[in-house]
Amino acid sequence: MPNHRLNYESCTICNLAPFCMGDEIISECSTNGHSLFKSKTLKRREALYLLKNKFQSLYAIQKGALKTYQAESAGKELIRGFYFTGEIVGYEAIHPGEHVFSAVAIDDCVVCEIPYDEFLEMLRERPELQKHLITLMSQQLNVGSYLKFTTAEQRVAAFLLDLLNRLNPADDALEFILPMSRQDIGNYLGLTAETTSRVLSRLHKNQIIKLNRKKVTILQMDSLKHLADG
Amino acid sequence: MPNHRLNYESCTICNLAPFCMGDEIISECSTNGHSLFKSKTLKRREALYLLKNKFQSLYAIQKGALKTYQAESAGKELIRGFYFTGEIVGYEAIHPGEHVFSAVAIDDCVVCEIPYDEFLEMLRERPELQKHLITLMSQQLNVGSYLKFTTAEQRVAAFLLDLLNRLNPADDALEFILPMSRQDIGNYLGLTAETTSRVLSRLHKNQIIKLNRKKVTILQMDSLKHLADG
DNA sequence: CGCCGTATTGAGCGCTCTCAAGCTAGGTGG
DNA sequence: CCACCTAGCTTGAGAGCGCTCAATACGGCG
Repeated sequence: MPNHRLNYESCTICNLAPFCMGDEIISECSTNGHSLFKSKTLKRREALYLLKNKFQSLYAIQKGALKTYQAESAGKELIRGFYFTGEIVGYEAIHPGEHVFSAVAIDDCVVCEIPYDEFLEMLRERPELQKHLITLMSQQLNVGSYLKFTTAEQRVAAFLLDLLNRLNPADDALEFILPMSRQDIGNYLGLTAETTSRVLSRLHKNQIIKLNRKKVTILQMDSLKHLADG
Repeated sequence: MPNHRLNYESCTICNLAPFCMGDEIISECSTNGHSLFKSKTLKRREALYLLKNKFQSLYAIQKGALKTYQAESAGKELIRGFYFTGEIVGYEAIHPGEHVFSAVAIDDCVVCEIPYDEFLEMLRERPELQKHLITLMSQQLNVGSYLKFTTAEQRVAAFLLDLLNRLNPADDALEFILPMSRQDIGNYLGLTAETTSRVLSRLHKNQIIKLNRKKVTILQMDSLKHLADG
């Protein structure tokens, strides 16, 4: 059972907050110490759902990070997305009715389970929220795939810039921790782990970033943006 | 002003038909010869909307085909999607409120303009339709990018299979016309026009497809699926 | 017929992959 | 405390695929 502070802090940046936090619900949430929906904790590598599982719920991430992936032919996995605190995972399963990806924690996680039936019920009761949902889903359509870039350097540079935005949403710090492995990054960007590592090393050697294992500091923002643009 | 038959036929396969065709609206549509919304005709190469245009409407394609693209650095364009008869274009602009792609006709087209404000109004009046919309948008999230494939052959094979599905939805024919140029295919798949042409020629030489300019016939469906899987 | 846009085909280069060998940090047990 | 182990990361050398640049072929249309 998550404590009050945790819920309150994560709920304030949750993309679905307008659904939970309106009216009297916010007071309920903040007085009794748990959100409208049930929380779940996941340890690193633990699965939230698996391919072909029946779709029943969306999940809002209160803490931690997840990846979604599809199994590829040669035991490899094609990573379809990373999801961080405040973001929603599961939209893509609404249509097929079963999960088309698997989702596993890349960190210890706390997620908020939102049963889809109840969610639709809430939409019926509070139709002013449907515009918000449509907006959220439209937003999902724009999360660009980095595969559109042709060179490894472009992909990695654009990926780092995206991470900076999503991991430090309110802050203007230029430092963040890569929650995922080089292999995961490679599988997401359509590169091998070796190429990913080589590009990161080159960016470090060229003083564009500072790299210490999983800690990244952006030293030359303009150069990085320039590399991402091509 | 489009004629009765055109509207009726295209409306029956339109993904938004549940919005127009229910109740008395269907009779209105089929008696007076035009749909609930305004039709627009576009000639080949004509733009439906341009990058940064204010987002005002979704468009259902009654006839023809369009592509959406973003301008790239070196005068190249990155094609983000092709859209065919019965499909909806424009969802991705809902969130930003302005168009993030440009959309142009690759064929002579007829589209049905659906002003977004009126669309939301319809959703308010007929809330049973909102589940349908959410489903449609979820479906969009799953239209796989072919860039996830690593080799040119995989991408082209998967692209041909997708086109077969979308251009012959009800039919089991194995023949279709490529509405777009080799350059467009290449820009969509992250390849050059030369590589696209080479792969198509190789598939033809290996008797997997029959290729005559823009006409494609799939000769060995299993082999093609096998190539797409990798 | 001649023009022009599109498609095909060829030759050589460069980037990324493959395969392989160290390296580092963190954990375990003696 | 240290030796050892393991997973993840880094770095290197060679090969293959797709890109670049270029020439040629084809078709539609005035």
